[in-house]
Amino acid sequence: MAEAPGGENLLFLTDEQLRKGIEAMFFAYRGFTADPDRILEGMNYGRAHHRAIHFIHRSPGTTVSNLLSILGVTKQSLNRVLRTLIEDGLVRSEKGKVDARERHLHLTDKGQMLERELSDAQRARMRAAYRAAGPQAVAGFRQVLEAMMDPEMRRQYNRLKEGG
Amino acid sequence: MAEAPGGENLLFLTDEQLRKGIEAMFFAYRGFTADPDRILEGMNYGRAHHRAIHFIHRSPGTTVSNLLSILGVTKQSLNRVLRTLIEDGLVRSEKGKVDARERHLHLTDKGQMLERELSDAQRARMRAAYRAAGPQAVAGFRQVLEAMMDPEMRRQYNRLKEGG
DNA sequence: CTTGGAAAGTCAACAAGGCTGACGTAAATT
DNA sequence: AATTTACGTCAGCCTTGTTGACTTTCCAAG
Repeated sequence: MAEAPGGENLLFLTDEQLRKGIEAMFFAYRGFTADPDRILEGMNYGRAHHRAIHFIHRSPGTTVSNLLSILGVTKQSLNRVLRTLIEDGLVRSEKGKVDARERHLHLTDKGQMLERELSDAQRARMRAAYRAAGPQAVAGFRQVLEAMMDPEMRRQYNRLKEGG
Repeated sequence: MAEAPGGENLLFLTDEQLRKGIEAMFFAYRGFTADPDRILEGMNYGRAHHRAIHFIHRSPGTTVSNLLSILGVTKQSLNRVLRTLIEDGLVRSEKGKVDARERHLHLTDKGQMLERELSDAQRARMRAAYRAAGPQAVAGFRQVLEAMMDPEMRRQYNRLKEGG
């Protein structure tokens, strides 16, 4: 067993271990999105709609520009998704009272129902994985994921974590 | 503190905890793909090319149908990617000697170079995250990801893990 | 030896969801 | 009054996924 200069065992940092982690991310992300994808296919929505719905549910009354910075897409791309959600009566958009340029976004009852269906499915998988791995593994899982984020994304993530 | 019937503390399974995990996956996956994406943008390739290159590197001589089952896309979709990689001299495709219907895929030297560049970038981020979180967290990370995969994908993942 | 079917490849058409660029409008700020 | 900000929209492009139909090659079973 190779020991690092400081006496710390760094076997978990070999290229082989890192590659396994990379492939685990790839395969796991597929599972992560599989259930919502299945629900959305057939209705006219996709993963982009799911993301918008998720974060509007998460931060009711959020503005378009706020959503833009969380999702990291262009306004044209988000707008296409948002427009269909508003037209279909899943999302309500209302002018800001303090700043009337802003649009504040909320889920309608219908939107809440779809959100519930999607997040129930996604949480069920997550719950099964968490239960199988145990609390200590879950803590490690979250630590590694957080360390993997871009600083700007970590900021967004932590704002959501606290704010909610 | 709520205790489960069995006396086990299940606080880590609350909806709130699960939601945090879901968002962590979302933001972390962005970081996970960010560096290779940056390298590929401007050359005529995308994430799909990266995936093909990764798994060909991983299992040299693999067949097209094998790659199909790992990547989980249609042959038409994979073929488009593979064709450009072959045309550009990054991948070599050769008829099978035992079964001449099969095409065995290898990276050329040029392909190896790009693979190296991409995986160096991706490993660097993974290494930083692993180092920041520590070996115990990494073990938990892998456990949860593995539990999150679809059974079929877990099979693929484990085949790669052992076979390599 | 013939034939059925698997493996691989190709063409065409389409959709989702990214992107850029340009433009318009209303409201806030300077 | 001029500029900036927030948002919406039109047009067009790219990547990467999809289905369907079709061909070629070739193994293997009858």
